[in-house]
Amino acid sequence: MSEENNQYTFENPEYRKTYWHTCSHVMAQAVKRLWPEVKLAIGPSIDEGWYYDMDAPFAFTPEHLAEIEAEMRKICKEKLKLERFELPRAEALKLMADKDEKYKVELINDLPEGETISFYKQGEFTDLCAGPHLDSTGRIKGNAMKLTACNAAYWRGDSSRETLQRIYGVAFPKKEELDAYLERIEEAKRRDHRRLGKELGLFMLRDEGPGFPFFLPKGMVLKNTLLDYWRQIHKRYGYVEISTPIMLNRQLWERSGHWDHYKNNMYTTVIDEVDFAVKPMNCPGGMLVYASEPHSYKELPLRVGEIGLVHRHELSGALHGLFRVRCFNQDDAHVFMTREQMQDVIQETVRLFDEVYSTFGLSYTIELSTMPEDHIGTVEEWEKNQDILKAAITAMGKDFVINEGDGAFYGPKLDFHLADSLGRTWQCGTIQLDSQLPERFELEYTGEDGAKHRPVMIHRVVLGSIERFIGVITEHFAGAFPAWLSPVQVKVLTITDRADGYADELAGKLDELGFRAEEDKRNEKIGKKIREATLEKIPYMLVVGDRDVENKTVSVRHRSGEDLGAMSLEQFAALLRAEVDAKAIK
RNA sequence: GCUGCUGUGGCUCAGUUGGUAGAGCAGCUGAUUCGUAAUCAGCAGGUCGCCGGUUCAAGUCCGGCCAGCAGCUCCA
Repeated sequence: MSEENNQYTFENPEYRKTYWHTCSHVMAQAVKRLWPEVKLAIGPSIDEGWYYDMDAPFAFTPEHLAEIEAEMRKICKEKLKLERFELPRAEALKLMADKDEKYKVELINDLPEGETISFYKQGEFTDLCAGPHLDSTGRIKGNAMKLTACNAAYWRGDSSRETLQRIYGVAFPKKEELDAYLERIEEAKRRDHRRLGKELGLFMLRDEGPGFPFFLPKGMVLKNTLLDYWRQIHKRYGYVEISTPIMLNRQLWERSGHWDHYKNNMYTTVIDEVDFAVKPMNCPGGMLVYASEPHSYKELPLRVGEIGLVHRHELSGALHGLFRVRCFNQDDAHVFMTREQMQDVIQETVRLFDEVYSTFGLSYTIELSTMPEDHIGTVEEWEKNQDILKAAITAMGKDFVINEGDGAFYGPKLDFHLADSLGRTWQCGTIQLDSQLPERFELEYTGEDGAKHRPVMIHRVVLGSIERFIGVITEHFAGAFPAWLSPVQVKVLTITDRADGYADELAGKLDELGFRAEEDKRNEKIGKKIREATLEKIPYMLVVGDRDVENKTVSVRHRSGEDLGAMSLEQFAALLRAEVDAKAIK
């Protein structure tokens, strides 16, 4: 490989993967040199770097990682050639069995008959691997490489099998790129919504209710503002809103299929000797509402929204701030329609999603999840529905990737993965096509022909979970919410107590104008008040002193540090009004 | 749930080889009235996650439980 040829740069994703994959071999070699008793499992490259799963008789610590890194640098300096060779199955098995690599033996045994079995050898180290690889360990820049973490992982991702240790690493062609990467990780930590949520007084979590978040006054303003927006846009798209009970009896859940397919995640109780379950999803309640009265084809598509409070028993280890909780609000909706309307409804829904996501400056990618092993309905039905989803988004010129076997048990779905300002992705929105529940609940509408027909439906959420979405935008905006969303939009800061009366007057007027304003009349220096309001990430500070009282002005400062100078309250209010109405991000 | 780690006043953290707890910020009180990122002083605040064990003595050692963190698995 020649360095001059630019196919060998990190710009080329194939080369990047090859580079990281070779790094994983170097890491495995280093570990085997240090602790020959460690057994190797698999070590692929990933989106950012690589990992290697290993079975060691002791737990790796950060100190071990430093030792491994040092050994890896030596291996890079040794400039070992990587040589590929192939073996027939029996010899391949013998080679790995002789080295007592039981996981490799299992891998070889699972390779389909006739598959080429290849190995890569560098110095004393040989690993089962399909490749490709760099030609020499000397290609790897030792000082631009870092082992970032060691953690547990199941052998073959199966929780019933051995727990292995996974060591993660990342490497770049230049030290500066590694530093930039590490800086990005630090920035993500600074933006962690758990930390910001506490600092900004948005929400809290307590031992008394693991996974059940408490919303604090400021978080509640944020949540309600978000919901106001949601209601407004859904009204425009022709939705009506309902609310269904959070607890319903067992019979209903058996009918919907949840009792059989989702029971592990449901909280159940007994009331008057009857089993009840707290709803993990809103659909069955929505079915009852639809079925409560006769419908005409003229009503379809019927768009029924519900901000539904659902509870799901998630594994304790899966809980994570607001991203993964046991109790959350879904901005749910069920759209009932005729088969002919399916494609239009899906496209209309995607347009609604586009509008919402762009409001927050979030881009997205779409995944199409297909039939899972545990499902209801026929394969034909599934395929037909999957094709409709595909056709709808393809016609809109949107790309998607297929997520095989990841659909809901009742139907295929389109998942919307949002990318935040740091490029991390979060699954929020989803559109799930369902012809099973209408069947199970025997939903009907009267057609033009006067006969009864079965409608089909979609389940869809835009924000996903209000809680998760708040977590996502908290990190996306680093806590500095756009003015329209900020729990506090303006803070009036007095310079001396001579401005107290004027400040009250200003705060009162702002309140009358419908803005969320606070005052800081403490006997503190203006520098301190500005510092604190800035840390609270309040969009606008109105500094008022003798001069402003005299001239009937406010001295406006933005949280970014920008000084907008003195102006009348009316001028400021017009400026803020425009920013709020435009839902501007600044 | 699994593997590893962590758990000290509201917050962020110190607490050496076990000898009965400290700092900064926040809070309260007082002084200061000072125009764009921290004014000064004083006061108060903790049965060191919970339960049990070892010991003359445990925040510090051991065990169990609870919660959190990093992953795995799962998912909105």
